[in-house]
Amino acid sequence: MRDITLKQIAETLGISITTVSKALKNYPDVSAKTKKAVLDLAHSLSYTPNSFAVNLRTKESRTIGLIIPEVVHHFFSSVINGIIDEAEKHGYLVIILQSSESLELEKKQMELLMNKRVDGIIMSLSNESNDDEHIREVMRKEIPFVMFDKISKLIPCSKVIINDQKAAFEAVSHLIQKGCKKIAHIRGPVNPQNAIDRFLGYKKALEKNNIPYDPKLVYTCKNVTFEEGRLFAEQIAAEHADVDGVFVITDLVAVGVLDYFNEVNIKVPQQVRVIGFSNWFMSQVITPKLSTVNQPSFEMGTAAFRLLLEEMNAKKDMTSFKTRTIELETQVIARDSTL
Amino acid sequence: MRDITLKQIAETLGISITTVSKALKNYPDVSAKTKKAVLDLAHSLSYTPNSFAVNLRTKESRTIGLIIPEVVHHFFSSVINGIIDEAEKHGYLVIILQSSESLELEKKQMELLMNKRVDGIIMSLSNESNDDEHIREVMRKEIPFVMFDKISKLIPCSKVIINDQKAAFEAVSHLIQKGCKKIAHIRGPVNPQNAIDRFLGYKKALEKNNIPYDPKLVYTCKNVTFEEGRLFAEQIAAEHADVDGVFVITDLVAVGVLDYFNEVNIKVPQQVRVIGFSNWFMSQVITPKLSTVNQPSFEMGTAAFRLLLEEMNAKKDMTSFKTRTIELETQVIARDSTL
DNA sequence: TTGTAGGCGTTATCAG
DNA sequence: CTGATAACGCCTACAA
Repeated sequence: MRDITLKQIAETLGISITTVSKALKNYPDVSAKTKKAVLDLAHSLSYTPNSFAVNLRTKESRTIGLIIPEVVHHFFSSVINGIIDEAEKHGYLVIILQSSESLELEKKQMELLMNKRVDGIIMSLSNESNDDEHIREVMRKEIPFVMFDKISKLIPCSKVIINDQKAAFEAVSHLIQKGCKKIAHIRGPVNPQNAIDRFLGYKKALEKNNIPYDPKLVYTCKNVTFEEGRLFAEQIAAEHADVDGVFVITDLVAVGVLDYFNEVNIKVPQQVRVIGFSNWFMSQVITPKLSTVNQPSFEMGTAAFRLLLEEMNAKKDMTSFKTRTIELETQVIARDSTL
Repeated sequence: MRDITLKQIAETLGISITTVSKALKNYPDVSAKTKKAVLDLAHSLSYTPNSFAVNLRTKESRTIGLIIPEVVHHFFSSVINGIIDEAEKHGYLVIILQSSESLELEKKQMELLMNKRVDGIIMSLSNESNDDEHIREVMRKEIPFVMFDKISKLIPCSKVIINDQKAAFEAVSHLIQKGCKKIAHIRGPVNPQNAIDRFLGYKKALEKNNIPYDPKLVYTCKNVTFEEGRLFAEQIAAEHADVDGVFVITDLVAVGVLDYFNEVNIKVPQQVRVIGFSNWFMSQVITPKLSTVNQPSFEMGTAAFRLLLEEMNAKKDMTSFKTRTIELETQVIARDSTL
């Protein structure tokens, strides 16, 4: 059975394609009678417009692209959830691509999406990204574009972020309030803005509380993994046994830290307090329950899509559009690891 | 700057659109000279074919749809990862939709994908799905279609599964080997085939070991959540204090069980052993580390895409295609919760 | 109120 | 080897 087309409907009804098209799109200049006939037939044949043809005519696909570092990741999958949900509400579908934290792949994925002619792109930079050229290309082509989480400050596009510096400041202040005097930081890779900002927040909190900043207490993740957490925990225990607080770039790594401390029987929070970042589900079920900073991931997704939608609509209507940055709130969540 | 088209290239070169098209597609019947000229110009203008037009002509979009119950889910996000990766290798993009375990949404999502005219669809049924009509519709339209994990035995399509009954049998046998005599089962909802099969595997293992089956020891999840795990653990402790083993439908719920047992100081594995299913990352970092059944999620994704690709290719070439079912291996992973 | 005609950009057929 | 022509299915001025 071939697909139903306007032409077939027109022929069986003995009218023109134009009229059928108009009737289906509820144009005012179709008689009630023919309109009904068309709608009835279309319905009984379960006609659906050929989206390929519609795309070609209207030059839009009602599809957006999303590029993220990893899908198997509590934070990112929650953002995906938000984006897909919001997109669907507005009649958009979402194509997802992973950069796997590689700049090269990220560029390739952008190209795939542009060739696919998606109506817009949402992305979070890979950790490797220190080069803007591929993104500037998107801007040049005037493809609606929104960044979230790991952004580039230099790109003039809409963004959805949290105040990483402030959030980190609050996390470290929390440790200090609980009595920590010597606080290590396991930070993220060198490139991402949010790793930099969290590091700065850490420094500021120390400063504010007259705790000397010691660069030796800062450990830099390369891959941001559970294993790195274990490794750095081991180093901290070996090199700085008197560290009594650790602020970790993200929960996954913090869980690695806890895992190592548990293994060698270093008591958390008695000997050392640990706080993570992002509030992964896992954090509330491990022992001890991990304190962390809550980051509204689902809302980041919905906000990112809404910003993109504004821009896509502005483009369609040829109205002007000013980029915006939405900053979402975070909260320190105190649990057993910082009691 | 408007998009480059074949027409523009043809005009600037003073040749016909046809020739340009052929040159770009490496047809044999174009002179080396013109071919070079075309390729050079196309490249310098960074021409990319308009995929909308290509779609319309070729009637394929090189896009597939994926419907899963939830994105924020360790197992499903790993499958997504496998599918996206494999699809990309073969030049396909993936649109992801969530059914949120609702039959109604699942139907809607199928329709969205069919209207979008994706080249194929991969899906895992929602827990609510007890009705096949929307899926038969896909089959009727001869849209390449593959199911994985939560499948319907009645639908004649390609499938990627594990042997849930056997895997559950092995998990429960493991508990028995470790000395459990009275084993409870927290099972999945009533509809999904895999919940049924795991339950059957549980029963068989009891039978084989001459342990009487007691339906009172079977608890049925509705939403398959952490909270349900806690709740059923509480019920088990209250109603059947002598239960010494629990086989749980999936790790997330099993973690809830452990959380409750930890809270009320019921010792795992000394008083009661617990084994989960699916090998979520979380399972290896909680206390005690959770024994479970490993399920090759990434491979399920790649296998599912490959099956779909076979079917899509067969459809294109009009060659016959016979559906296949791929069964992947599972392994019991013994950890501290069943020591 | 209805229909004609042209075009979106590409591909395929067939004639020169 | 090259090109004219006709689709693919839909939309939309513009006529009638």
